[in-house]
Amino acid sequence: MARAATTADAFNAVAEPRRRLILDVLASGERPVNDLVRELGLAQPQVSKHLRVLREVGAVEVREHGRQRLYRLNGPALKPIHDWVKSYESLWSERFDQLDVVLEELKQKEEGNGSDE
Amino acid sequence: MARAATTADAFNAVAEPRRRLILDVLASGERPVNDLVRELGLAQPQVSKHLRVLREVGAVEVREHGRQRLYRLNGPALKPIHDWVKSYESLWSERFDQLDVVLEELKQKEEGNGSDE
DNA sequence: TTGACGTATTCCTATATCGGTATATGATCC
DNA sequence: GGATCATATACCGATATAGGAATACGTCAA
Repeated sequence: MARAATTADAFNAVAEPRRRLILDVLASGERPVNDLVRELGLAQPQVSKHLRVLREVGAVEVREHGRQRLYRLNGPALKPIHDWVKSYESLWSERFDQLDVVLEELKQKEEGNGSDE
Repeated sequence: MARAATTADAFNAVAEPRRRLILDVLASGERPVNDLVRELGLAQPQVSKHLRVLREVGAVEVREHGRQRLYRLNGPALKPIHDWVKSYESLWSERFDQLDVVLEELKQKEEGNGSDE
């Protein structure tokens, strides 16, 4: 077997940095292909190909407008990624670090009140 | 060119579902390889290979203990993923939906106070 | 209808993956 | 030292990618 297809799910689609860049640009609003080509400095066929992958995992949607195709972001397709990674947030977040400190203090105090001494 | 190496970054490493499962198991604590083999029902060599990829992107760390190698999670390696996807959170979060509702109401009210009428 | 524009698709090549199987390495125990 | 356990690595085959270049397709304008 080979690596899972890039179109297998959002995780695979988004592993390619240029596809993330495309999504980042689309976050500011609907765009025709050539806008992305200009903004990202990529060749047009590659942009079209990346957009196809993103479309297949539902991360973007298209609309026809004359000879242009207007692409727009479909955020919810990224939710599974967010859901998965969110459970690890406590491992680096400062807010959680501080919570750890508080819990540690409580523990110390608890021990200080121990039966003996 | 081909697809970026799985060891290129956390995004690529984590695109493989079994590697996410491994991380999920390690989230509950340090484990020797054979524990993972049993819990995930995978062949031992594949587990070792997945662990190597995860190690190369810094998502796990190893410690030797007799003949065993104890692997543990290194959460912060996943932060870039979280950071990237977090900016899209508002596109599906109910909390933000409700914020939208509030903003919409304010807008309506604003229009109601318009110069004319 | 001809031509130009905007976009998608096809063909090519190099490369890296994943699983499976076999085997190598290293530590432990007798 | 020999056997065994725990893990890593090497080799194989099938597959899918990403970029580049050429080209096909659909729409609009003259």
